[in-house]
Amino acid sequence: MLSSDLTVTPAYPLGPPLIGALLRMPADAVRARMIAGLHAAGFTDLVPAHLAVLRFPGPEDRRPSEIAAEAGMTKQAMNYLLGQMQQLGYLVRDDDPVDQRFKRIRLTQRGHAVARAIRTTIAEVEAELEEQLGAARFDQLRQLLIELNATPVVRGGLGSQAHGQGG
Amino acid sequence: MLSSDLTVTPAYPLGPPLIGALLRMPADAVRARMIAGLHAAGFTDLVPAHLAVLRFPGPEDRRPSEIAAEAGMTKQAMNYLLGQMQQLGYLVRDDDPVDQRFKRIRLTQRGHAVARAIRTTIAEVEAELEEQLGAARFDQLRQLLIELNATPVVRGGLGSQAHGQGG
DNA sequence: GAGCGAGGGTAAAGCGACTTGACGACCGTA
DNA sequence: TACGGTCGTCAAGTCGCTTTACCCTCGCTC
Repeated sequence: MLSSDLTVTPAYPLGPPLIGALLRMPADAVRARMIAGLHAAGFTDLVPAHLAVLRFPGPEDRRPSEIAAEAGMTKQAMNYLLGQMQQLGYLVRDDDPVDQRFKRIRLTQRGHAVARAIRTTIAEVEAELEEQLGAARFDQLRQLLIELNATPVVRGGLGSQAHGQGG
Repeated sequence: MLSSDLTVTPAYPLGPPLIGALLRMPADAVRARMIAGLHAAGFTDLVPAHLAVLRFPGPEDRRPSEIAAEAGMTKQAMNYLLGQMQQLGYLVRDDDPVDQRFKRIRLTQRGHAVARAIRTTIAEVEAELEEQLGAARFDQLRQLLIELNATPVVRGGLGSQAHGQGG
């Protein structure tokens, strides 16, 4: 490495790390861990975009539009991802038995295996964090994040159109 | 495959909100607020992708590759964004006075105004959160996030295959 | 029943953010 | 002065997502 004595890092007016960076960096890290975990578990045909399908409650027994809204994308984009994952054998799009307009996403065996792999990875990450921060502080952090997610800043921040309930 | 079970399956095996969702949702919300704040401040020609340039320490007096690595993208992609922002009058790419191989990003007046607008928005968000959670709990949250960002999970989580840290 | 509006799912075209690949410019070292 | 090693840049291609448009089904009204 050259850069020699040019390492002058003058005092930027920004100062301390801001809430945006503090939230973004661990979120990205966890996301990367999820992808790495999926690949390590043998699901090498999944790419980061597919996480939009697999996020929080999971797609099981839910409708494409619903998942799309919570992922913050159009139903067409979500449907594209669903088509990919169906072709890869992770899920099927069943007709809703009650209302024929709707579809219901059903995970296959392989799809459930993916969901389990994700939960395993997350549990792994949480265990590491619990070890790093200590159980008490980690629980504290999780509780504060739950409270944070309940604030209007988070609940209403994404949906200026105000229909995304952000599950 | 017409499944006859009309019973809804409310109890997902996922259970409580996991650390991934707990971090991702507020991070996305803050990101959306930053864009909205920039647009409200009159910088309507900036798109979410430009935030990669403006994130944490800011691009002032730094090198394109450096910013790219921290943003987790290739230098070509970063250079593309820098070119856009230069054309829009937010920054210039100066030659490094010491080493002619390097470039140094310099914010223009307009660029500094953008940086100020971002800081204003972040301060706004932080003030709202402080009001929602209370000053004590918000400080607690920020402190815990700082500790979280210091863990190997975040600091080295991305570098399983690559060496680019942060992102 | 038949007609109408509304909403969900799907298909096709286009855009934009980002990647891979290749190349000239420049520095440190020998 | 010739040689690796980077940095920044140009060009081409990929992929995720949006926009636009269409078809189908349901609830409502007649």
